[in-house]
Amino acid sequence: MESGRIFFEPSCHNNMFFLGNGDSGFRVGGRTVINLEESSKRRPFFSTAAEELYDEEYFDEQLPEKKRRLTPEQVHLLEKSFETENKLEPERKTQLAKKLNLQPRQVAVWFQNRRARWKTKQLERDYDQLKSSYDSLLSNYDSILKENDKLKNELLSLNEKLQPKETAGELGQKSDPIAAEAEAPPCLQLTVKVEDRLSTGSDGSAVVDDDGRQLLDSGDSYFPNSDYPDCMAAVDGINSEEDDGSDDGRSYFTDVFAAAEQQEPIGWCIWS
DNA sequence: TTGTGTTTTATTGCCTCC
DNA sequence: GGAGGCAATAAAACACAA
Repeated sequence: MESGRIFFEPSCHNNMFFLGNGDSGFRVGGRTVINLEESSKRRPFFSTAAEELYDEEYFDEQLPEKKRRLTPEQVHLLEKSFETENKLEPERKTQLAKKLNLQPRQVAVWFQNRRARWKTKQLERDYDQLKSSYDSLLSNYDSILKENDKLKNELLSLNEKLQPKETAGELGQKSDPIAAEAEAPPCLQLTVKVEDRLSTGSDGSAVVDDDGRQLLDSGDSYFPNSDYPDCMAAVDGINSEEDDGSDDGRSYFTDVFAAAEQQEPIGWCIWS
């Protein structure tokens, strides 16, 4: 640390100070330390015409800065920049800061917060999409189950007609859903298992992968690929876009079910 | 006007990568 | 070890109903 200068460490928001035009603040152990000489003569990050007089007054008195919002123009430009690339390399940060008359640190913070907002929205969308896919699969499964029951009953009555004196008890046993389930061919058992897995959420809750790494940058799904190998195909038309249209179309969860739904049913079959 | 909920800006501490 | 990323959080600014 340079000697002969007073440094401020803004430990709370009541003691906010301005950074210089460059990155005059620096971080020590995760904290930003700011040169007072620089901070005391800085203009506000921005000010509206209405605020101008107020700004002048309290700047002269070097009152602690208040938090203020970026102008719509600044936000617009930042959004556009975020749209092209949601990570901010140092050069672009400096350029943007100059262009917007902001501190590089502010630009960096804005991108950071913007990424966080994007991620939140993305998770919401992914959840909605998973839920609707699950609901759709579930109703599909239910209707197939009903259809299966209906066909079984049909078969039963046909058998009875063919062999009126044959032991109705034997066939009756088979119409027992639990017994039938146990005797179900592997193809149907598999479908039951699939649904079970999806509904427990123990495997599918992987919002974060095993080592807790963020997957924002890679565009990978948080869904464990090994668990759902058939469900990981990229699906066109997933709207990963945030309301403002600044998204890059990547999803935290690949649309697990959309792909599955497009495939042939997993060996649906009727047995007697 | 005021209470309350939401959004935005910024800080802090920890973690990973080089 | 420094730089930069993220999660968690604080607090100001804003929106809005009562």
